[in-house]
Amino acid sequence: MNNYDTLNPMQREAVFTTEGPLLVLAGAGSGKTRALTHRVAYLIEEKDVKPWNILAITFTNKAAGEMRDRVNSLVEYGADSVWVSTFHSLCVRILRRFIENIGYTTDFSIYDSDDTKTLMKQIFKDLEVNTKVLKERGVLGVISSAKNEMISPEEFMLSAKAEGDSRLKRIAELYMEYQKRLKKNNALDFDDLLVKTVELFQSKQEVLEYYQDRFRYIMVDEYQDTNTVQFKLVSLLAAKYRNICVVGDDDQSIYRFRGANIRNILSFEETFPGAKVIKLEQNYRSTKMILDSANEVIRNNTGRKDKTLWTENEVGERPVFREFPSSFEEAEWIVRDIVKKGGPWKDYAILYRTNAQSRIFEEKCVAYNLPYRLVGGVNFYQRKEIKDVLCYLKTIANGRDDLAVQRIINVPKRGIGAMSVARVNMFAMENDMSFYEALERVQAVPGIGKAALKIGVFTDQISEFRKMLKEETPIKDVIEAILDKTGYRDELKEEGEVEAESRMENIEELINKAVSYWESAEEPSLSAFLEEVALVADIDSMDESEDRIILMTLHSAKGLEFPYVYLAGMEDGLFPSMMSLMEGPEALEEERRLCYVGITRAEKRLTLTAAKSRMIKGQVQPERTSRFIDEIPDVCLERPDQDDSKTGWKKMADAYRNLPEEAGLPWAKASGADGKAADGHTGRFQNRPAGVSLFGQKSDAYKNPYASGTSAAPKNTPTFGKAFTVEKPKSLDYSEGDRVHHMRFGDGTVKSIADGGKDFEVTVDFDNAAIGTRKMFASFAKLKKL
DNA sequence: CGAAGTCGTGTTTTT
DNA sequence: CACGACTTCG
Repeated sequence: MNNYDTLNPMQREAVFTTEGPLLVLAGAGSGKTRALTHRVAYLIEEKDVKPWNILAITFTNKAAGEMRDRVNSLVEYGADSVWVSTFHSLCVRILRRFIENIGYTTDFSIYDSDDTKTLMKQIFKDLEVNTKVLKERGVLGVISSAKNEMISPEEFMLSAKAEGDSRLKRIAELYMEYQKRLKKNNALDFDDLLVKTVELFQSKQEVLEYYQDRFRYIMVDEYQDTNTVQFKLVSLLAAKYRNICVVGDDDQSIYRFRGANIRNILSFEETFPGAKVIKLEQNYRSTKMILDSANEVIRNNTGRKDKTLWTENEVGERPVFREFPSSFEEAEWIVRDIVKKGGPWKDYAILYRTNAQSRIFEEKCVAYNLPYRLVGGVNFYQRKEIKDVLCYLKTIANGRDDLAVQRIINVPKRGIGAMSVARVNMFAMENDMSFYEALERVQAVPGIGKAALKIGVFTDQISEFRKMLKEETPIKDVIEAILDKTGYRDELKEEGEVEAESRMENIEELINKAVSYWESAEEPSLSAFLEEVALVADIDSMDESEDRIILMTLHSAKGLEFPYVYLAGMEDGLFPSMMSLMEGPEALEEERRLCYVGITRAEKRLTLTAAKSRMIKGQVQPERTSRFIDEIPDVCLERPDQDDSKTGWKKMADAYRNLPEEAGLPWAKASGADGKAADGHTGRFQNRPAGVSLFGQKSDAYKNPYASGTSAAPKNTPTFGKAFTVEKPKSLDYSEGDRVHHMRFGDGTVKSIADGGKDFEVTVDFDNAAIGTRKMFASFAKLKKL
């Protein structure tokens, strides 16, 4: 029996509210996983719900595993039968069973982003797409968004035609062709896993009913990051019993770029009338200082669910902000600081906005002999050697996956070149068969010549491997056979010393996974192994017991916590990213949520760092401190780089420590006084002496573009470096009403020109609606009259 | 057919 | 800068 008294009243209410729709708004560190696991236990032990009638959907496999473990330790028996999985693996499980209803076979392949790019590239070639106009990645992005919104190729085409947009029409054609080829290859991409499951439910009522009865109690974690298809999936499943409990925090919604729809959580109560709402606002993770910093940053966002996190934890140290001349010093200092403070190393995390930043930290860790674990970057399963082996396995499992076959047909080198592949491909298309089928009938391929022999050897090998599979040979042995019989291992050995070594190690690692899969799976099969492998995120393999510091992106860090956190690269243009600055307020708010996520990872101490210059695309760029730093109130932020004894911040901070709980934040009112900029960003420039640039040069031009309220600060434009010396142009060659061209924003019409003393302030109405109307300084903007 | 070299392009974040 | 795609040469 469990002691539910250890939960706080709100958590308890979330646990005891088992029937009907329930929204749990759970702030960072508020013990939501604890509430969720206890809820599962409560359903089983007190409500006599059968474990197999419970479905819990988490965001990552890692979270799923943890949840399963925790439920296991709470419940005496039956926890194994609870379905805990991610959206994607849930869908795969369903599709493996019922996908034949919608015209695929159960041994379908799952294409990752590399695979889909290869496929799209072929389509571009075959349909003669001008790569100057459209890019594979861009088109795939549009298709992915369409799928997330459940827009079919046909619907996409219809609306493209309705809009009369020829570019969209072209994309629609590509979308159609893309789906056609996926189907021909018996393959699904990541988005298809969700879309096809919904399609299955909508076309086969009995399948839907089966799962509705199966999943009488549904829980969805990280609900703020669900997209439209996922929402549809959940609503379909929950439609019959309506026992749906979603847990999330709108302030931690950080996946808009992949279709996450924040409205799913903001309008839950409208979608599920009668829904109960419970807020978990007590934070058990962080110190007061850290929590208040986070609260102060996030309150700059608009349209949030009203809630304020509080904690009974100690006040703690002020978060520290440090600036360095370059990213080298930044990394050097952080790593040395960690070494100086000492282990256990797993208490430390270095978080950053982009994967590109990781490298320098890796180097410094190596230099100082600090054990580290890098999460993210190139996924293990995306490495060449791993993909090679996996494509062999895919070919063996699903002969219709042309992409997989084509990848490995000449790996290792068999003397089957591009020409031969093209001939076989032509033959396959003419006769409406798969690439592999054509290989098996290679004699019939016109003009194939002596390559036929080599192809024969290849297909013989594959059928040999297939035979092994039929005889239920463990996957490990199949992989070993592939490595030996095809000469893959030999070729790797000849290739080179160090490189080949690490590749072989990776393959060994894959073999290890195959073994552990084979031993643990109930009904092991090659397809199931491949899908398991296709759906892992890098974070899933993070081993908490390793005593190493963790390097990862802010996105990967969601859901984790560390005693000591370093947030590196706090620079405008990097974090918030340039893209978000260009895009506008909504994107910026998402960046701010990401910042909130980052700050709230820290339990005891938070250190924020920035570089004053950074190498971007091979060029050193001056960097400006992130606006998010300015949003953290001075009493919460120590800046050793600045002499803060003069300003009295220390005194204020000390006073703050002794404030009674209900007194609130002493600075809360002051922040409104300097007014909010158009993007909702509170301008707190008083922290830095006016007119002094980061490089110690006096410059009004420097602060102007930010003070003007332009949401897009043109900091990283190539012209910026010279901006310090740029003088006000004597006159401009354009005037109000003229058409002008901007190197990045495109064409537009000049709305007004104001003499700003040192420079002209030009307001331009850009044709691109996404950019809209912008104010800019003439000397920066370099507008060209058209 | 394959290897080495040149050119160009690009950077958010990920299941 | 750093990677990948494409070209040229052997």
